[in-house]
Amino acid sequence: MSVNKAIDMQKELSQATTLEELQRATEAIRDEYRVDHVVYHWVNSVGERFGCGTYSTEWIDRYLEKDYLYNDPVILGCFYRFDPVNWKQLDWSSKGAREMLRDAMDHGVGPQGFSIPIRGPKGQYAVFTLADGRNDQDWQDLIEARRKDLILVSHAFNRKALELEEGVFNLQSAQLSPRERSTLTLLAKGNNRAQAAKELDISENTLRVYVESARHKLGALNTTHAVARALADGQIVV
Amino acid sequence: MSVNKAIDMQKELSQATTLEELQRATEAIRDEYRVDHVVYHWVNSVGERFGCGTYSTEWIDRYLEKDYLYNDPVILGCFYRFDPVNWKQLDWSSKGAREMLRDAMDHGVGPQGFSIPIRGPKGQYAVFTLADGRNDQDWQDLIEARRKDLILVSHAFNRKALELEEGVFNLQSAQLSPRERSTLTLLAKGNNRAQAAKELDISENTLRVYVESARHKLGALNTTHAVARALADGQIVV
DNA sequence: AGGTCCCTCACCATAAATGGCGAAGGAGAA
DNA sequence: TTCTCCTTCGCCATTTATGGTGAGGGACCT
Repeated sequence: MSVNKAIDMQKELSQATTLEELQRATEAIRDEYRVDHVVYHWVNSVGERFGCGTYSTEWIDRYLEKDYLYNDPVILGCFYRFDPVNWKQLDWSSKGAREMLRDAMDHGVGPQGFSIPIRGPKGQYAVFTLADGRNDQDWQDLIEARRKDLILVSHAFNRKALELEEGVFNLQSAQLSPRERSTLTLLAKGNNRAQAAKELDISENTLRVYVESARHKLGALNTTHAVARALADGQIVV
Repeated sequence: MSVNKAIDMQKELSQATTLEELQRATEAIRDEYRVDHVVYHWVNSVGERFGCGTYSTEWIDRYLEKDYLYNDPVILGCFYRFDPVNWKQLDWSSKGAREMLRDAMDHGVGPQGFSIPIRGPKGQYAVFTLADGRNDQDWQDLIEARRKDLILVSHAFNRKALELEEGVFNLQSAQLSPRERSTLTLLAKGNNRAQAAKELDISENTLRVYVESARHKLGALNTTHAVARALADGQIVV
């Protein structure tokens, strides 16, 4: 596939407005790259999944039923990586992983695979995958040749998914004041209120006011919750 | 700059082995793209900054001294975005932001800028920026033509930075067990111990064991600290 | 000039978290 | 098989956090 075709594909993608069109895009990418499967899936904060691709419904059901998500070396491996990864580079040594791979191959998935980790705001984590049955060398050649295209395509894909799930992601909470941020930061670093107050050179009572106001702004039920939200919001950094 | 040059640049980048070489890479990119400044900076999990680029030391010192980090619309705006952003699209309406921009321009930075958010494992967040003084139309043209190159270059850059900071970043804190993760997740969501225990259908005493063991694994001083670390590690998501 | 938000401090009773200790069955790895 | 780690539970004294309310001075915006 030429660079121009990769660009065309991204244009096509950018016009998608529904999940169904994203679904069709995975099929187009599969055909264009001449691989068995193309899959995008996004694991969100509450363990729900948003995805589409060319896997058979049987395999998807199987995957969900067996709760492979938390044993899948692809998901786990990509989570700690920045670069795309060839499935063969992953750690398949655990029992659950080998079992899953066998199961996948029985469903026409693999053994070759190339998965690209994608990360978005607020800890979004998604994986874009190509899977195929060809031999090691052919697979290597294909991936090396298309690596950069694939990265761009996967990002275009994720961008679309983010757009479609906009509602989930655009919830901005109130801005914390500098003192509130400092307070939560110190608490997030393990200080108790007395220590944090001393650090900021204010009374513990004053510090408590900041914690309370931060809690209310963030809609948090307690200090730990407030710290978690402030972190997730990026309002503080630990 | 041709696509081939973009590829060359990535090859060059991939050979860098020190921070100084990354520094020189920003200069090379600046010259190649004919812009005033190229900057990469990464705000890491302990609030430290790792960055390099072509900004003057005066401006960097000023930036740090005035604590612009938390008022910088570029940093904040990119944090909530997936796509690269032109500075003109950002919200400069706050007083602090306008002040910063004026200050930046006094130091030869801006008013045009193009910043690419980059995210890596464990909530890594970095920004790759091009800044320049040319007019809106010229800037727009440059960015549109080079957008895809820049995304790839910025990723190659970040990949290198991750490699160089491996020590900092690969400090894998001990893996939490599933129960420990669930426990911390529930606490991070604002549950108190009684509620979390009920949710997991275990006794509060048992739950406490998970909190304690998680605390010890994470080297945390209290529950809030543990939750903050687990979040920063990406071991839990809220 | 008045409103809003930020920073600062105080008091008090109650609810919740903490720090250790001990114990036992089960799964998985070496 | 032995050993480690996970999961589950119990107890107790002590420290800490929480939820309200009240109040004054200062900065900034309209």
